[in-house]
This record gives sequence, C-alpha cells and structure tokens, in this order.
Amino acid sequence: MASKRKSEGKSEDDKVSAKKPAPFWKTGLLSSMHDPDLQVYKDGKVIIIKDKYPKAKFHFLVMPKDNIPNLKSLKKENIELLKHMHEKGKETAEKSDPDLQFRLGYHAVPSMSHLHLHVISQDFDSPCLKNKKHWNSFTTEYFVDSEDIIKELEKNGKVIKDVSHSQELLKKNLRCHVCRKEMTTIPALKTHIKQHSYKKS
DNA sequence: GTTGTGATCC
DNA sequence: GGATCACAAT
Repeated sequence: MASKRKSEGKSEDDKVSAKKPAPFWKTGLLSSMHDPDLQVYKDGKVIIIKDKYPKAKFHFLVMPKDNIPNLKSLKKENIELLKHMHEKGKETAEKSDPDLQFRLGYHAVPSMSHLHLHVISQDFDSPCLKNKKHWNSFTTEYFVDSEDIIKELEKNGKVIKDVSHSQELLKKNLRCHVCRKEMTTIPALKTHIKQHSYKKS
C-alpha cells in the first residue's frame, strides 16, 4: 500500500498532485463575517451573521473570530468559546422570535471553511431550501446539536465524526422532522411541514 | 454558506 | 413539464 497517487502516464498532472487549494467559494464565510450588512451581533470573541441563503425564516451563523477550521481541530481549551457561541446564538434566536423553536448545531461535514454554528428556526420555510441535501443536512444526524459537541469535547477532549457515514445521511429519503412521515418530493414535503406548528409549547 | 445549470428521470 | 441528479465554478 504505497502511494495512492494515480500515475497513468499523464506526467503533466503530476505537477499539481501535491497541491490541494480550497475551492474559491469555500472561503466565502470569512469575507461575509466582516460584512456589516450581514452582521447581527459582534463581541470580542464571536461574530454572528445572517445566513446568505437562509433555509428557514431565521437562520444565523455564529463564528469565532479566531480561525478554527473545523470540529476536528477543537480542543478542551475551546470549550468556553463553544459555550459562549451557543449562548449568544440562543440570545439571537430569542431576540428574533421568542416563541419560535430553534435548533443550534453543526454540520458533520460543512461545505464552508471556518467553524460556524447554525442557529435555525424549525419551520424550514424558505425558498432557499430546494433539495434533499439541504433538508437532510438540517434534519438528520448530519446536524449535530451544539450541546452534544460540547459534551463530547468535555468528555474526550476532542470531537470525532465518522465522515463516511455522514455522506449517506444526505441521501436518505425525505422525512418530516416533526411527525416522521415520509414524503416523495421536496414540494410535497414543503407543503406538508407547513401544517405543523413550530411555536414553543 | 455552495449555488447554479444543463442533463436525465418520472 | 416538474423534480432530481451530476458537475463546474473566481
């Protein structure tokens, strides 16, 4: 099991085989977090912005000012920061709509660089929610509750996620996050979930 | 925070 | 035609 590099006689490609620059769009969050028009909160440790493509009536991203790439790079010393992110995210949610249900959590495999905590209302009523991946990334175990991340960090000193399994979650059949009813298409699902209430009890 | 687009399936 | 899938992109 030596090198995994594929060398099928195409010598020109070997020149870039070692490089793996992130796609240009992956860094979009970094510029957006400094966009005054998107910011809804800022303090010494974190910045909260409105998601550019909100997947629900309210959808925010809480990001640490320090560049923490992902969940895997979290250490015990970051526990306080994560709790702070959760607290400020929760405050932003209540400020937006005190009666609406929210979830705070992380994607198992985020598309964008820079650690970001999703704060999203559970109505999922948004024209930006268009496909299966969108739905499953917020309604399956692909969405990991912030509190569970903090617990795992406190217990193990690190956060381990099974990436391979996470990709399968995104392909699961569409299912209502409230009553678990299975729907065949996105439009049918969107019609169905409007019948539920997302107010706090 | 991938979205957008064109091909393909139903 | 509508919805999903597969792939490119500054």
